Amino acid sequence: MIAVTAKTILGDCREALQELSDNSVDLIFTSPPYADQRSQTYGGIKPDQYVEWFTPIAAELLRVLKPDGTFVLNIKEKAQNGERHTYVLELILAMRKIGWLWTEEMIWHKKNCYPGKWPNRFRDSWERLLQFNKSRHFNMYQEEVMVPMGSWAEKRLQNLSETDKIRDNSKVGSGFGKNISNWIGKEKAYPTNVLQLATECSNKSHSAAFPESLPEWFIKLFTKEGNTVLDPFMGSGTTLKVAQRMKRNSVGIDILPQYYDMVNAAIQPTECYLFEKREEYAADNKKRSGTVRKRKHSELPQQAS
Amino acid sequence: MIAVTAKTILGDCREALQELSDNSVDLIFTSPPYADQRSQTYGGIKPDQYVEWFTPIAAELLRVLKPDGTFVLNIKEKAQNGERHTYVLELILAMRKIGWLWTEEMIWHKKNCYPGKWPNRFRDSWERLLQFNKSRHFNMYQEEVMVPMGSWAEKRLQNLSETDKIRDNSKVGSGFGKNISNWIGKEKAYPTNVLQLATECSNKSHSAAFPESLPEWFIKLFTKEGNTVLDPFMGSGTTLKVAQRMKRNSVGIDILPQYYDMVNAAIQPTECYLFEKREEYAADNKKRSGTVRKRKHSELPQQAS
DNA sequence: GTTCCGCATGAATCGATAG
DNA sequence: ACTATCGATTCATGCGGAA
Repeated sequence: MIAVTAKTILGDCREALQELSDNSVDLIFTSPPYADQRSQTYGGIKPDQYVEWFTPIAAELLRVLKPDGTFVLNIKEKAQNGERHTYVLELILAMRKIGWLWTEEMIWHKKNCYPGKWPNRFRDSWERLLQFNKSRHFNMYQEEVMVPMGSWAEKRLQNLSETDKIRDNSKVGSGFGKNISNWIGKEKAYPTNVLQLATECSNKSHSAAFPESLPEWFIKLFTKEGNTVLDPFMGSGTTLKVAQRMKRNSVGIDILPQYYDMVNAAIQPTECYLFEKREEYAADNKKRSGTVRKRKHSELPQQAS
Repeated sequence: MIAVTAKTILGDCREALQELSDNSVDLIFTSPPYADQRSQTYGGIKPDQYVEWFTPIAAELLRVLKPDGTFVLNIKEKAQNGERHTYVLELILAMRKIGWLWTEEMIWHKKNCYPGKWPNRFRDSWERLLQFNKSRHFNMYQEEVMVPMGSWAEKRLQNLSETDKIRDNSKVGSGFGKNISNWIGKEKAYPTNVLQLATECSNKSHSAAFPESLPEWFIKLFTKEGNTVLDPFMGSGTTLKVAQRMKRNSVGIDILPQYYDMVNAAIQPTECYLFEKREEYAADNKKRSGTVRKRKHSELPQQAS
């Protein structure tokens, strides 16, 4: 039995982060408000001011992260005046100047991206997952995210959406083909730096910025049970919810009271022994006091070994 | 009848590009030697000197491109000393300073990427496809690259067995793919900015940097028959080969004599009238045998339309 | 209890219109 | 000229109700 805590802080993360100790966090996973987006809820940062706004926050995050911890930043620049804006590129350069190491850039390929048609560009179906580190020797538990591949072709086809199958069939040399034979016999393979996940909108009260499987993947990869995960822009609290389910301590910060209240209601922000889903947790509340209950099969996404 | 020409130039593209007229090229598609790769060519550019080396080339490319043309740059920064190097980010900023518009960044997702394992990162399965333009109004023929729509084709496929799908996938352009092509035109969707192509290893004699389907996609998207395609780092000539097959004029430059000779031998770098399918071409060969002229080295392909 | 069909809904972007 | 707002465009997914 591992006791995990979930802590929520209401406030601007530029100040709220000062509450956290140096070298106290194992993983920072966050998706800050994109420039000019969510102007109703957040300030709606101007693209030209984005680097200036985020850099001091990045400095605080550098302070609170453990030397062997990792910072994963989910972000995408917007198209403006016919061009992609450069603030994300400039942010990477600015963060290196204050001491961050830009270890890797992974791609989140969103299978169901926003529709639309324009004369000069196609739909944007990917976002950046920028990995920053404090030192070159950080914790990475690669085995935790290995993907199964016994009888690889069938598994691969199963995991693909119907759309993917259609499109792959219409292309030449699209990844199926003769190389399949190279994989048969292996049980598991390490993933690559491209993640293919759909955006899910399971949460009706709030449009989830990212699916639970996204923070889950990074929590598995960069932390162990009992470690601490931080999301300085927690929003609806997806990162915290997943961290708690995976028995990691979590800290979430948001400037908006409605998100703060929503997350508090959802995750029971005190020390707890939480393995149930929310509904079961509520229904089972009185019984929970001392006992660790069995977890239902559906609660944890199967790694399918 | 459309006459297309293929021109090859042996030399350093910094000088060779001066042979080309202003505003004479419709599409530039190239994959330059990555930093520290191909060390025998261009002296093996050091990452720290990459921007300085490439910027004058980018300036020449800006000059030769038509105002409504497009420049697609396939590039990926290497990992060095535990970090992703920043020269690609800096190159984008530098190119904007000399007048290029950074219209879009597309992702080439290489489904069967190079194997390997490292303690601090996963296999790199994507590369950048940076789209630059000279003006905000450029030619883009989106209908040429439409893909089958998911929900519609799903119904057609669901009755096929998994083995059918797998087996047919391993064949190129046969049977099943033919059926799919019949569906195209009934229900199609525009693609997104993520391209999923496998690296193909069809030709064993040389390793191409990219599969033919990559330049093919961009040639379809940004040019029409009779237009001119330029690859200033042609290497084994994949871009030129595809351009010629698609009835576009092409210009290729390489600094290595062995590549220059190889491409010359492969693509028949003279003016030719290549518009029929191969079978028709062969059957019709004697009729045209005298019409293939030799072209002067400095002659630029004539523009049709 | 399945399967199928219809429908709402997105971290969007452009071009036109209005101040 | 420069900025704010609005309508039009578009498609993968998951849900609910119906057969």
